[in-house]
Amino acid sequence: MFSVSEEDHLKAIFKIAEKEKKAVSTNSIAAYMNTAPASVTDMLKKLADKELIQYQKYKGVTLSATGSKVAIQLIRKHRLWEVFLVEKLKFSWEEVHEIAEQLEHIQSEDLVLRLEKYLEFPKFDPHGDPIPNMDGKFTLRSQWSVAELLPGHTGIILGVREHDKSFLLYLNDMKIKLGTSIKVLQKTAYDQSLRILIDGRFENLITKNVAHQLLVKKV
Amino acid sequence: MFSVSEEDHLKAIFKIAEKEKKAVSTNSIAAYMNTAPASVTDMLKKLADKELIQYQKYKGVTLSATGSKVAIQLIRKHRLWEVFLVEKLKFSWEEVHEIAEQLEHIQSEDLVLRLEKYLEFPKFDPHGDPIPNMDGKFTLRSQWSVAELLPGHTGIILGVREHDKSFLLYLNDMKIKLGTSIKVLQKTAYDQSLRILIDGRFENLITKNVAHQLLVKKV
DNA sequence: AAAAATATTTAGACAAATCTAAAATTAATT
DNA sequence: AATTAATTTTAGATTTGTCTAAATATTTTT
Ligand SMILES: [Mn+2]
Ligand SMILES: [Mn+2]
Ligand SMILES: [Mn+2]
Ligand SMILES: [Mn+2]
Repeated sequence: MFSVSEEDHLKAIFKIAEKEKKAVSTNSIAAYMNTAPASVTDMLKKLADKELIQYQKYKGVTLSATGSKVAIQLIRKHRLWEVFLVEKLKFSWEEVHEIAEQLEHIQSEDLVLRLEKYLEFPKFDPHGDPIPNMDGKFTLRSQWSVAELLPGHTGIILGVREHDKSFLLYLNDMKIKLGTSIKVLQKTAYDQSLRILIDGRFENLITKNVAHQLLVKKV
Repeated sequence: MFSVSEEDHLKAIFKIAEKEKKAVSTNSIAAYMNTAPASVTDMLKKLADKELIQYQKYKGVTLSATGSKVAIQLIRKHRLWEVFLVEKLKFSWEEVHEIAEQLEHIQSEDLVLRLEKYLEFPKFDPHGDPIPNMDGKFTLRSQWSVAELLPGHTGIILGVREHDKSFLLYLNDMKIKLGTSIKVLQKTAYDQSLRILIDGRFENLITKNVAHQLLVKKV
């Protein structure tokens, strides 16, 4: 139906639009995709012709209903494959993104449905990101970042905002993974770094930024 | 490393060479791949430049050691994914080829190894074709076609030569699958069609050609 | 061994996806 | 409101993989 590049562009637009409510700029897409802005412009014209986006020269783009659907289905496939790689093939959470980046483009409706069933309809991926259902609906849940927890309070890790491999490896070193409990012992007034207790066993110091990337449910 | 098209051409050459011992012709590749002979010639030049094949104009091609390795690894991945699709996702054997045709191109050495382990090192795919191991070695076993069985003798289905979807659906209708027992009741002298007994329960008439496609071990 | 048929390659074209450099537009700063 | 800076688009190329039509080589038939 759509090429790998078309799908990847739609996904990029969707993900950028998720964070900033306004129309998505050419440069932001180029930065996200690691390509030249001129290449993005070419692709935007094509996507606009196919009515997957609304596009006005110099004004940025927004996804059409169809474009949004394609992007969400791609994200759905990506996250289901990540669950497969971690749950079944025992990959670690920092290893799966690149492989899922390829697997998400495999074309077969039936495959996605059977995979989802086989995985017992997971609602979140190995990074804690919600997996849209067949109709594109995401499961919502209330979550806070560790930066928002008050000293003395505890949270259980639900997910991470940052997906960078080096960040995930850093968390591995600290024995932080999904389900880990994090108790905030102390916040430094100066730079908001935090002393935390990990699973009631290991104490560690993390920066404000790291705390911001860690998503928890309060307990 | 290599493009999807390069990989598919190498696989085509390997499969054609398997049947006929001589150098593989441009036209046979074009027929196998459903492309124009001129397109094949272009690709052959590229594969020869990369030293994946030996190629002399008008004389056909043979795979180099490297080319052969790439082809075999592709076949390995294809067949492992087919096992996954049938064993884990419960696809039927006639549904998996097209999907595996895509999955075989996913790039990750680790993925193949983990998949193979997860599937518990299968030696044959859902059509009874051998799965090469990491080093490219195929498991051999003695097998006969049903056409070679004498009346009164019985075989257990090990695989099929023909992979066409309509052929596999025809076998489904006759309740023939891997492991099914086939007893030859009678051979017609005129056209060598056979009356067979399937799993000791169903009698059916099959043509000489169909019998030739069915591979069994003698019991 | 010619002639005819078949197979293969070359020539020239095209679509997709990318790039760099230059031009045009929009946004920010003085 | 000018000027400057930043963003975006256009123009023109390049690579990859494909095609058709014509030319060439090989094989088969007479
Ligand atoms: Mn992708
Ligand atoms: Mn993820
Ligand atoms: Mn393929
Ligand atoms: Mn198979």
